Amino acid sequence: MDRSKALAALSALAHETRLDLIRLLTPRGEEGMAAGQIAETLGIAAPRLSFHLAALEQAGLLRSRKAARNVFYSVDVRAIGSTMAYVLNHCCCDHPEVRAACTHGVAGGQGAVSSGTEKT
Amino acid sequence: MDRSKALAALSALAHETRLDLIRLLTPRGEEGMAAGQIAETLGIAAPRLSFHLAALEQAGLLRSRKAARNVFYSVDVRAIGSTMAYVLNHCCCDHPEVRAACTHGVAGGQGAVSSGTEKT
DNA sequence: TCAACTATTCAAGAAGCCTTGAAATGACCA
DNA sequence: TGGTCATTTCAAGGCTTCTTGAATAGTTGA
Repeated sequence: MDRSKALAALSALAHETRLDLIRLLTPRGEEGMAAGQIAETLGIAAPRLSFHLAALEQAGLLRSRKAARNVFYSVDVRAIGSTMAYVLNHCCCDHPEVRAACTHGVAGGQGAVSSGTEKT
Repeated sequence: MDRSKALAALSALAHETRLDLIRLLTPRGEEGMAAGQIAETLGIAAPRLSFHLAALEQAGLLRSRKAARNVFYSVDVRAIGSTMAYVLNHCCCDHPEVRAACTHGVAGGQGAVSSGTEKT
């Protein structure tokens, strides 16, 4: 993961619809989901979906696979991890508190991270 | 960290100059660095710097503190950690491989993550 | 081949972001 | 008080991104 790739990935993630896409597709694993089904689930127009899927794919965060008439999209989980790792290592200089906040976010919840006023 | 905050933070990070700012300021810790010195170090014009500093501060990633004529900016490392945690937990559903890529990015290098062709 | 279906591409317009120079604000010192 | 320094605000312009409807391309089954 070089600088420009990380920047492209961050830019791709910095959009509500695309964050929704990642959230929707991640649990589906390698199988992914057909474009039409995604559009229906998220309630967005086909060209708009296509635009955002292309943005994520170009940033390397999504993969696509054709099957008959459908195109299945799935998340490249490694690319997302690499993007996180890039920010952690190259931008935050592996700062221990950043890493702790990142790593402990799961089990303990993020309350330990930003002093108690968390909403989800 | 709620959805809109995470989105604002990601948008703020998704810019080359602002990533440079985070990288420059993180090692300086709480003390931070004066705006003028930042501008000189990065070689960017004052209004442009002010614009990006404001963007990062509004996103909650930077803090500012006045001292005489200077304004010192420092990174809120917890906010960055929370942003990472948000993506991990709420967008990637705490996917084990994403977390592994994120967590192991340090010691082992990212080679384990994106198959060997790493450049920094 | 034709019709139906799935998905992408195109073009246009709206909206937002970024950069720049000029002007303004606020703090310090002689 | 007046001058200087540090920083922010303002306004303008250019550039990019996003959304939308219309058109296009590829696939399937009758």
